Amino acid sequence: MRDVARLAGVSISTVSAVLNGTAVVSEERTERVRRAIEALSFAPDHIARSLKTGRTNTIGVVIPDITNAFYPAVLRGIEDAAREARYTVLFCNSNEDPAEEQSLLKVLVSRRVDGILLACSGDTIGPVLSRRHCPIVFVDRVPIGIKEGAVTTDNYEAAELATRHLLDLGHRRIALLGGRLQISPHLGRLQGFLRTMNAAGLPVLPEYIHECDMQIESGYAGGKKLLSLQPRPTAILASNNKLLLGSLRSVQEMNLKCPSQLSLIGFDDHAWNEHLNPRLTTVIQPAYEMGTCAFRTLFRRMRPDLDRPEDGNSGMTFLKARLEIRESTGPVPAAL
Amino acid sequence: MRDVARLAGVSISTVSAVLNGTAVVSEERTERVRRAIEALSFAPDHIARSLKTGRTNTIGVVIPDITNAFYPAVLRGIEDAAREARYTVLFCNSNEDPAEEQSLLKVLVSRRVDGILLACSGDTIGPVLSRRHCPIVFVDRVPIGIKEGAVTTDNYEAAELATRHLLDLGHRRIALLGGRLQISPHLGRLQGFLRTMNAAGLPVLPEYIHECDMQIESGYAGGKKLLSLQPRPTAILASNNKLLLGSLRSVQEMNLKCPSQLSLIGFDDHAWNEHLNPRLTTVIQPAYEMGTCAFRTLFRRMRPDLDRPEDGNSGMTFLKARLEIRESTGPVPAAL
DNA sequence: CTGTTAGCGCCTTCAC
DNA sequence: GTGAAGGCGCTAACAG
Repeated sequence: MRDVARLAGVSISTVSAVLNGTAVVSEERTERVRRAIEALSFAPDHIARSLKTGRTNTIGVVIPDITNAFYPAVLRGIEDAAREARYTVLFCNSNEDPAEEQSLLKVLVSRRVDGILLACSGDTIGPVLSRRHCPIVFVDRVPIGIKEGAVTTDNYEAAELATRHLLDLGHRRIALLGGRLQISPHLGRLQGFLRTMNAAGLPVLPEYIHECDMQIESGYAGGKKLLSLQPRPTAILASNNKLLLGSLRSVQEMNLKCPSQLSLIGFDDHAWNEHLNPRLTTVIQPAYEMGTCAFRTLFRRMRPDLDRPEDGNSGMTFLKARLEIRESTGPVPAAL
Repeated sequence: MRDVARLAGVSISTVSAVLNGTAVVSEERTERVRRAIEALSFAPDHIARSLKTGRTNTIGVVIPDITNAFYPAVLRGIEDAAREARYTVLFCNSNEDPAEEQSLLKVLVSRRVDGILLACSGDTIGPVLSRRHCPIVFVDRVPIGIKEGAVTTDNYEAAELATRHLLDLGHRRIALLGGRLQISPHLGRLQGFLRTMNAAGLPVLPEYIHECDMQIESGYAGGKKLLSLQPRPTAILASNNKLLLGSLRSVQEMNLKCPSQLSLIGFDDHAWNEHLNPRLTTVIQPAYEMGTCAFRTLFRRMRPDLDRPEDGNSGMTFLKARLEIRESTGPVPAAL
């Protein structure tokens, strides 16, 4: 910067002024400075600027499982919204490990991110954030007790959608392959499922609820367990992407025809769903919008000065899911 | 930090010393400092430290398409290796847009990342990096002319593997659904394909080579085009994940049975391949290892002082792909 | 072994 | 309009 100033024959602060448009500089000097910047291919040092201003124009994002295609879709949304607001995103994967998540959060705070977007890996207690005030918005997974600064799908309603679809097809013995129930979306889906069943006057056998972690292997094992129950459920509702795939594997392994012998429905969409055999019926969350909405919510908290009411609220947002009916759900088998 | 020093009754530099283990501090004062840090829940300011040291302990990663499951797998590898070396990863998605990629690169340099891992979105020319020296290692996609600082699959050999598999099944009319051929993996795959065909004394009709961008829709359109050629190819080799899926869609839409009427093979693996109908035969790249290897290669360039020869080289690494034979490839139809 | 000091590169009052 | 000076929080010489 000193070099730029020297080359342009102006003072350092003049350079700063044209860089930030913070003061009026004469046309001619502005041009000289621009040329000098060009010639030296100078780029302002973000680090130094941050040290001075206290803002880094960076947000941190912590998600629990990047290999679950839902999260990359959310990330795309976050990224696009952040870029538009000229923010950089520091992205981390906690691998469903609360300890790792804590340490990641510490790192982010230590890097002075201006805000954090978090999909909790752990329990619903919520992370212990450093004393230093750092705005945080929860995405997808929301600790209990959080009343604002969160965006997630209305999972209760989403499960209702799925359950009602099965009910309409005549199913009565519906099993839930749930994720870890301390995690809000999975809890919400369980509740939506149970209430819908109850509202229809149907009991749910406790053994029809299987809780497990959210990996394909667990879905496979859980599916096998549910399918060997007597009487066997006629439909399985899988609480996410990976569980759905795992349970599909168990269905195939047990030589059950889907949907003629068993209906399968799950959450989250995926390009490949269209091409599986059978094509899978799912409840689709608006993942990309979740990302953009989360960033905007965080932005409002980071920059209350720029608050524009039309950009939405900074409180709690519940996004609507929609049902995509494909081939894996069908009428309940006549023999049952 | 000043507060910590005051509370512990020592000087600022003593605090710095215990923080960084940069000098020997007496047991007792160390303990006092620790307690003060604890009490104030103090965390050192990474920004300020970086300004001073010139190192940020951060690397930037730019990938072209996060919704292609191959890249999240690579990212997992990068992340794990980076974490082990106490580096943070600044991650960006260029969306296959060279201009975006350039701007991302600038941002990263401006943030003083210590190094960059890049899978080029654009042509093979390679990005223009800022004057400021910043080590860069190419991952997966390598500009032509790069002779060191890159890790990628041996795509030539990988294509050979796939082509030979089809040849062994009796196929002669094999079409290639290639990605953009300015992009190194796709070019390498084309070359491996052509050479293998030629070595077997088989001609490849120019219209059997279809070049397109790497999205599902393009694979679908390209597949339809290839399948309406006369004579129709008996096998299609798709140059990645998404193209494979798109071409599968076209096969299904044209009511062709796979593999009895047409064999399909592609690159990159995916948990869902196992469950598609048919289960897809693919050439699998070691994505996770590509990530870890890329980080280590970069590390050697960022910290030549810590160079440990046993950690591999800092030059060019070619990883081996392997063939996973599933159901989408079979003997060439008898009638043809 | 410990404390003092001088910047890292930039932004921001202030005089001019 | 423009330039000079101070300091953001930390580290690395150096002097005690």
